[in-house]
Amino acid sequence: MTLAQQIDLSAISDVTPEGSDYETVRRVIEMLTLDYQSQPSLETMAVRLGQSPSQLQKTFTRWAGLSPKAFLQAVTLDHAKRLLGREGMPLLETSIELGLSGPGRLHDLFVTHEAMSPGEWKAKGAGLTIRYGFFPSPFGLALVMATDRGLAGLAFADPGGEAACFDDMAERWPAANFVADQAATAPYAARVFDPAKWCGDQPLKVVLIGTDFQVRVWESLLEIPLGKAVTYSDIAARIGQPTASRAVGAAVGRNPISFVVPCHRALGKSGALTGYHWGLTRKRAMLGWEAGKLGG
DNA sequence: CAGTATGACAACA
DNA sequence: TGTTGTCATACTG
Repeated sequence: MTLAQQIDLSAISDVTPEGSDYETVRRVIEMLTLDYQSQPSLETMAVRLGQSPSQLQKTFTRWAGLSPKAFLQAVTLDHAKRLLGREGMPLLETSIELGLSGPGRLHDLFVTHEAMSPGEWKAKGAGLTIRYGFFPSPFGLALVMATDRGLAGLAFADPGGEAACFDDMAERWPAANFVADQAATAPYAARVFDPAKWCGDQPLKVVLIGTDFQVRVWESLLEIPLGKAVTYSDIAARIGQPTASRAVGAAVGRNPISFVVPCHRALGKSGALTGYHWGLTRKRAMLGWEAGKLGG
């Protein structure tokens, strides 16, 4: 059975305005960052997209809560360095000491997490049933995967890339049993992408499936608050292996629950956005979108 | 063993 | 100042 047969793509519509906006927004961000030197005007970009400038402005603002110009401001190197916080590595330390996290309060979502036992990980997901579904999101089509213990995977597909996206995720747990199930996964999608539903009554349960080292890195990521960022070496220090920044990068890159585990808030020491599994443009989009949600 | 979403440093323009 | 290349490093599959 092919993926297209498993998934009823026709059942997916861009029901949220933000969901249908992303493709436009993505191209704007691409233009802005590709020729950041020439700084294309709103009008120039609108022409290239075949829209009117005012229409484009409206679309972008609805999506980000920020005008394109303000958005660009929010993802500059300069701003990124501010997100990184001042001296040394206080960010990860303080967020814990303030009682913001601990086992209950992690991330901006009310997240509780559990890790798979080493045995379960070694089995490559054997005996595990993973339900999945595709949903529109502010960052394009999102693939949600969940076990009965909680959210296990979140990925993004470019238009037409649904199958590749699914494969990318599925091969992480090759022995698992995958079941298409829009109904079971929909609540996760609804919750995760609506900031109004964050910090809610019920904690969002996530299941971290990975090696010991990876899980430790992902737990560190969960402690980064909204609107903040850390460097790969910060994380390395945090898990007690200050020289393992590069290995941290590799582990961050394998994060299966993107966005929820905020891997987009890991930056290079210079503040540069160094990489993102689902595309640098999307990482930029997430950081700018969050800047908009911050009240800016 | 090879690959990596790093980081530090040197050598440029 | 900003960009580019090189190299050491630690952990994964």
